[in-house]
Amino acid sequence: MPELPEVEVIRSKLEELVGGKKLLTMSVQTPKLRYAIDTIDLINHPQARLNAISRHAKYMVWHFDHESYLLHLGMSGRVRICEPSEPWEKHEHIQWHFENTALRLIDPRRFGCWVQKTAHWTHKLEQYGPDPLHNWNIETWFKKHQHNKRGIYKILMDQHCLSGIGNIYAQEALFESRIHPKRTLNTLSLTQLVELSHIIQSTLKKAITSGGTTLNDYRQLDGSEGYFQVTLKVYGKAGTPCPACQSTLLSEKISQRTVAYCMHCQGEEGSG
DNA sequence: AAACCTCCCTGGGGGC
DNA sequence: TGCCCCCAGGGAGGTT
Repeated sequence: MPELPEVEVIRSKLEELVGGKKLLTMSVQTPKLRYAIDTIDLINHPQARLNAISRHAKYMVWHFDHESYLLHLGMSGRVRICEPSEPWEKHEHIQWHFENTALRLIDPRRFGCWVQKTAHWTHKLEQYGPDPLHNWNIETWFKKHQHNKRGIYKILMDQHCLSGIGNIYAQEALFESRIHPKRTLNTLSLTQLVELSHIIQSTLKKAITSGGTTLNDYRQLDGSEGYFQVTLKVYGKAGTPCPACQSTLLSEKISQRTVAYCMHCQGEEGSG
């Protein structure tokens, strides 16, 4: 399930591969994923050049000459290199045929999307919080959210508060920081928050250099798995011993998400 | 306004 | 074997 690190790994590989290349054709096999798939206007703008690919939260932004498109991988999306004439396989939805290579989007659970970056989408993305690796000033951020009554887990998961964190990295970072998922910001000291922010940043960076986390569907462009999963400490591990203190890891539903944590290491909700 | 709930979709796993 | 149900996940959009 692609979160910030997985999207970043794919983005940089894609940019290396097709950045600066012309798009010859685009084929759509499935009319709609989360939203209707937008096709690039190659009739009025033939051979549109892909100038760059950037990332905004968990979205990739493909910057063509005349317009930009957003690619979101949802929870099971991935991109693979293919031969342009290969028959479509199950769960393949889009093919981009560039001058030097062809790419396909595979997304079994169809939570992803490919849409033109209209004013509507630009506005949506502007509402998002800072990127943990780029423009996250923890003091400003704390001042802005200190009266938020929700627990820290929900805040980290809310893209309007902070961009790019999903269920895996939220749980891992809170465990490393020894903070209970339901602690509110006003019970945490600035020192604790600074430490949390550093742990989030180092966890994300480590995951990027490891090629991302592979659970079920995530693969790098060449089909190889990321290998950050070997270092996961609590995600999906409820019922097994805590790697730090050996007490049994618990799990709880927060916002309809299963969150694993250690009662002993991460303490009580609201305790300091 | 902030916080919560619902829905989209499919594969995999457990129970019967 | 096969059927059914539940679960996983992000985020838009609706409701309280």
